Amino acid sequence: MGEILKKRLKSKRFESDDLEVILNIFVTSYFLRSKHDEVFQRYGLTMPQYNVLRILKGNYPEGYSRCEIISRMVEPAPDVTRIVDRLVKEKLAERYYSEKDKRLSLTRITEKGIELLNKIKPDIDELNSLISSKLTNTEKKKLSDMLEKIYGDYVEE
Amino acid sequence: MGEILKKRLKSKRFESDDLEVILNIFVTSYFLRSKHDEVFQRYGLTMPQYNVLRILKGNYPEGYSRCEIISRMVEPAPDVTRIVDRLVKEKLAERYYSEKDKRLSLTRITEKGIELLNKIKPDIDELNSLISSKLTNTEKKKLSDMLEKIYGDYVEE
DNA sequence: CTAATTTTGGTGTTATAACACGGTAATAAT
DNA sequence: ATTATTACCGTGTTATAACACCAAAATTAG
Repeated sequence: MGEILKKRLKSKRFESDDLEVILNIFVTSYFLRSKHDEVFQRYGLTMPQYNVLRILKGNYPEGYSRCEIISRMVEPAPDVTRIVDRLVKEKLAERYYSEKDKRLSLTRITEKGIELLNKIKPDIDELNSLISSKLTNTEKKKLSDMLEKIYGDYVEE
Repeated sequence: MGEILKKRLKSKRFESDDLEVILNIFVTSYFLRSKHDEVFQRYGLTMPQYNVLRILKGNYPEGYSRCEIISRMVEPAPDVTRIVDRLVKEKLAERYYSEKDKRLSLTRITEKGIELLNKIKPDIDELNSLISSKLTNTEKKKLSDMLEKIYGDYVEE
């Protein structure tokens, strides 16, 4: 039990089952993230940049404000302004301003941004199918359920 | 199903179960990591610094070389040299040199480093017990098993 | 209606991470 | 033995992240 984690961390034992679970979550997340990073890099994107594009695509052709983007990010980054700056520079996104609330600077994805996401999609889909190759549908559901139990109490309304 | 993840990412739906699993892994990892970061910060440490100290403690009073540290890290960092630099500066670790292989620069944890880890331990233990409060022993085992299935093929001997 | 408070973006600074390179030692090949 | 190759560590540079602060606009309170 836990032999794979032990091998991965070259560790003899873990203090508790709780720690083992947490380390496994970290290791798996790092593993998947690295695989994703490889793909993004091939297309000149970073993980946060990709995430912002994906979020913006969800509200195309409208956009989102800085705060709305942050609240939708997998890893909420305080530095969204500059992440968007880089996307704008590459013409993958563009800024416009709200009439109603002049504080808001809204960002929307461009055609070029959408095209880039479409180009990346097959690679990401193939990567994600790794899950199906390892877990049954029942297991996938059970896995998601358990993970949601762990962080669920802390999700805001 | 998946309601908690949807709420967290303010998303209406996900393209596939595979994506849902992956996002849940990322979100849970980020959640747990943030909680850990809070603790580390109270003690003036960063996550990678803590990780290196934890690894070095595993071979106290001997040390490890740079490569050995990297291979044991949850998130292998190329920049271990400078992470160790900072630990040495704070006298939490110290360098010494191998006689046998003069290329090797070995690092070991100091007494002060061990004491710091012991001071942090209760806070981390309490945090980790979050897992026990959410999952049964059977679930914990099943969760670890499934995660190990996902990355297991990629662990080197 | 005015003043205080809150929310929102942006910016300056510092610290850290990522990447590539170079030097030195060990190992393998000739 | 001598050379070539590989392994290991450190460093310089660039890019990004984290943190705190500031200005402007909206909201709330009096």
